[in-house]
Amino acid sequence: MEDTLPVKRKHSCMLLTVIKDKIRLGDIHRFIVGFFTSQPLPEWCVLDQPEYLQQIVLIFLPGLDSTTLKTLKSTSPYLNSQMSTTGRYCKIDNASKRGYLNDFLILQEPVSFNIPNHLSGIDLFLVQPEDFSRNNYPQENQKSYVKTSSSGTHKGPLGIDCEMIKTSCGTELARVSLVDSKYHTLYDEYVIPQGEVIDYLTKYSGITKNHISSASKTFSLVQNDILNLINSEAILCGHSLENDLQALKLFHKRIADTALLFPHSNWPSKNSLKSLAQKFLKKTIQNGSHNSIEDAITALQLFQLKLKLGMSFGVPQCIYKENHLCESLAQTNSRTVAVGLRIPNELIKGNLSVDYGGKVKKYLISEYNVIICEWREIKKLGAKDRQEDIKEIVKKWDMKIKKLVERFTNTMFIVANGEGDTSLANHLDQMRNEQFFKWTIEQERAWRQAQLNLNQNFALFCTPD
DNA sequence: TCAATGTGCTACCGGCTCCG
DNA sequence: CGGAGCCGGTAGCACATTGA
Repeated sequence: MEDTLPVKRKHSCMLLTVIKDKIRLGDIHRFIVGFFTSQPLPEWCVLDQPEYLQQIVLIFLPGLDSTTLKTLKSTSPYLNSQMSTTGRYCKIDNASKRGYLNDFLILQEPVSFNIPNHLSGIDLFLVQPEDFSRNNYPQENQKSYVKTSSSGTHKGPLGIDCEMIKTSCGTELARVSLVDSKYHTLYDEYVIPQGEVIDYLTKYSGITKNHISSASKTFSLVQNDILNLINSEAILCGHSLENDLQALKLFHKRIADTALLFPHSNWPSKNSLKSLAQKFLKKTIQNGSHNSIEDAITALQLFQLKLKLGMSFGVPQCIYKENHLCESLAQTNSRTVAVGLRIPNELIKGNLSVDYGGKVKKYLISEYNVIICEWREIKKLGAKDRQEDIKEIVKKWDMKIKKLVERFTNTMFIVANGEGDTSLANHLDQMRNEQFFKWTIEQERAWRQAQLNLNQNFALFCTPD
């Protein structure tokens, strides 16, 4: 077993000192990426003798909060000794609802509004070609789709909206509305469905049986009309245009989508057209049911407002792009290990198995610069009779971590809980809601403590002494 | 050798928010 | 209202490991 352990320089006296009271999991992410990409280290830490640091092992212990860990001092002497070492222990502030592992792995950085050099004027506001597939817009030469051409009559910005109904063939196009830049209706037509109507979705589409029974055009005729109206150079504007263009089976390259121009702060969630109209146009729409003329005009007005006030208008200050730790490290020569391997046993042995579609390959732990594992024993416990179980688990973890830290040289171990005991807190929360009028003071105390402990997150930075 | 335990994976569920 | 997509949580399964 010893033979398989990584052979490294014996000396390892690097020490990471935390000089900030509270950090976030994202800060640890930045530290790791920064270190392996030779960028300046974040301001919250000081690393002595960084030349000795070759490998970082992260051990997440979800369910164990710092208060519980401190009360188990005799059970977990090693971790507690690390906690009392000033500069190696840090509180973690973990406010996101995405789950701690996502918080750690996926770093959200504010999106900068760097304007691409090759774009200017109105093109800045349009969906870029590389974003077509990401947002499910029909793509050029897609099978059974048609494409706008230079023979279309209208070149100016156009607002479009479609309504759908449910038929025996699935969801079918029922109404298409097109307006010009002065909000004049260019086209407004109901479509004869191919299947038998199951639901007119009147509440949402505004379509009734009368509309459909008086419809005179088939889908292909309507599609043809639209092709005759829209020049390939026209800007087509709408809200969540992918739905409309898919329904029309139409490819058009110059599109402006208000769902993207006015992004939701909680991306990838989208703002509704109704909320955008209320917020930016002080206009109430979709009161009762949808009207595609009104929706098309509203989308066009929002687009025109955006053109007038600039790219940053209507964009929340806190829009983020996501950087995955593995992707960031893959750009360097560092290799990462996915979360949740058969660790710690394989880690102790010094090798690990990676399953490539049924073919298991063995790798030496030393081949990796960053190793991430998650020990889930506490998280898996039921809600009852857990105190003794937790004690046993923490005792076992403490010994394993001590053994690992001593065994690996030139390696920094970051031990963090990630999140507190959510299963206990959720259980008590549910009980409190159900038995609110029979709830005792003791139960209330336990509930408060559980809620409090949820935020007692910690990170320990361990290297051999 | 075999039962108990540990581990990784996946399917499923519910909640949320959009669309029609 | 249902469908879709996304997310987090969880239960259960199959297999590996451990220890008597």
